[in-house]
Amino acid sequence: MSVKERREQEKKHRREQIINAAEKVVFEKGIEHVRMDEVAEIAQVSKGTLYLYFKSKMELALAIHLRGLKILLKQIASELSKPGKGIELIQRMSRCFFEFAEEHPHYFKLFVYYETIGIDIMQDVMDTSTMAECNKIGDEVFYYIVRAVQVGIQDGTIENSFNPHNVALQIMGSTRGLVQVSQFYEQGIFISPALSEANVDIESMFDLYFKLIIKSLRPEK
Amino acid sequence: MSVKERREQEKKHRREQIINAAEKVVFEKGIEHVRMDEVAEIAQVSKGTLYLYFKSKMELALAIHLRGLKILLKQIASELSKPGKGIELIQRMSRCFFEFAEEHPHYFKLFVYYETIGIDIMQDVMDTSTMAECNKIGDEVFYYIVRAVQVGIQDGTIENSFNPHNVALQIMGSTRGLVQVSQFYEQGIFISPALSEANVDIESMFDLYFKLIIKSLRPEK
DNA sequence: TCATAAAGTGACCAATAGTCAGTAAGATAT
DNA sequence: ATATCTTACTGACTATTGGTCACTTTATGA
Repeated sequence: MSVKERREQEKKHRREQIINAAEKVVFEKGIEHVRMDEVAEIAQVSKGTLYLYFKSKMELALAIHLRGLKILLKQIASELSKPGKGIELIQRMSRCFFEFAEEHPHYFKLFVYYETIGIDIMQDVMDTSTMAECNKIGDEVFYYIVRAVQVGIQDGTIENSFNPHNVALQIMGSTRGLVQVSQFYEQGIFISPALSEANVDIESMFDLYFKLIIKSLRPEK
Repeated sequence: MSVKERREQEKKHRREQIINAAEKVVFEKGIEHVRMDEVAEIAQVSKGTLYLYFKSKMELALAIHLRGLKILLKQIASELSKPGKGIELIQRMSRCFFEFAEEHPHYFKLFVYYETIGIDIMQDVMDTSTMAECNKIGDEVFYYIVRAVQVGIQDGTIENSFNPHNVALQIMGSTRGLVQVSQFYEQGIFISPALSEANVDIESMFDLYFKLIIKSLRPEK
């Protein structure tokens, strides 16, 4: 058995080594400009070997994204283990996304890429374990939000006629949307002249966002 | 001059003919599976000709997207020409997005694709007239929202301490996000079992969305 | 009728994701 | 120690497809 186990370890190590190489190239050149030949070269492995460990280029890139997701989930889980009112949990969680975007811009870029890309492109990767792991983390994040909403309904910081699952979707959606808009803003596309005239910057966008979320969720008296 | 004019007309016509062909293929097979050879064949034109009228595959696809944008803008403009309180205008505009998604699913798919794709892929198309037109329409939509917010502040249906540009960004962002989430939902990815248990469907998502928007924007007494 | 310009063509090129027949390493059996 | 078998690895090769360009066709006008 020791032989089999060692093999297992070596395989895992090799896999990580390949992901490391791919990550390096992706972070340097952007996911659009990655060639599998280059990844193979940097991983000191032949191109064929890449395809022993990953079904396709897509799965390899997804494996990088998974690393980012794990960081994000860990952060969210850590924030939500601290005590607090439901509405505060929501706020902390949203803040996790924004902090993730700031602290891990490379992973975040992948995050945006994958969360927004059409699924048809993902089709060939749907049945991989990498995809399954990504989905699992997505689910976990969603349920953290649902639970936070439920807590808020219990402790009276969130309107109790709302459906927690539905509210969780709204929060995921609006966070996602704002994060995208802020990306556009940072990249200078998109009406930026008018916005700077109007004294709108990323900071004030997030401020207003939090304000609106809280106001929209609070109980009607 | 008549000759030159006729040429101009013929060119425009040829261009439309190519976009028609491309649209047919894109709508049939999805933008990812379109080959320029096939477009050329269907347009009854040689491949080289495609590149006389469009800088790249991207610009051709963008020209299809532009058609969708024009439909959407027209719809929004029409809704906003009718009188109403500011907050109602906002609501109508949001509804335009959702209706657009339902009535023009193909254009809408392109819409999601383009609004979320990284700009690095768009780089080669940035200096085209097609891109300029798309941006112009994007700006117009944005300013429609800004104006609606300003109207709302005037008529007392929207909290007057808010910055209209900032609010407009929030609305664009959350609408965009919800629209994406609803897409995921419809495509069956994404936690759908739990949601159907919790009686959440597209309809109820949009209901809650409107409710939250209105609540978050209304004036504090 | 011929010269010039504009529009159009399609064989060709370049880039690159993915394959597969063959090789190497090393474990296992004799 | 040798032969055999298994597993991992290799890299030349194929297939696909976006884009190019030297050449042909068509139309205009002198």
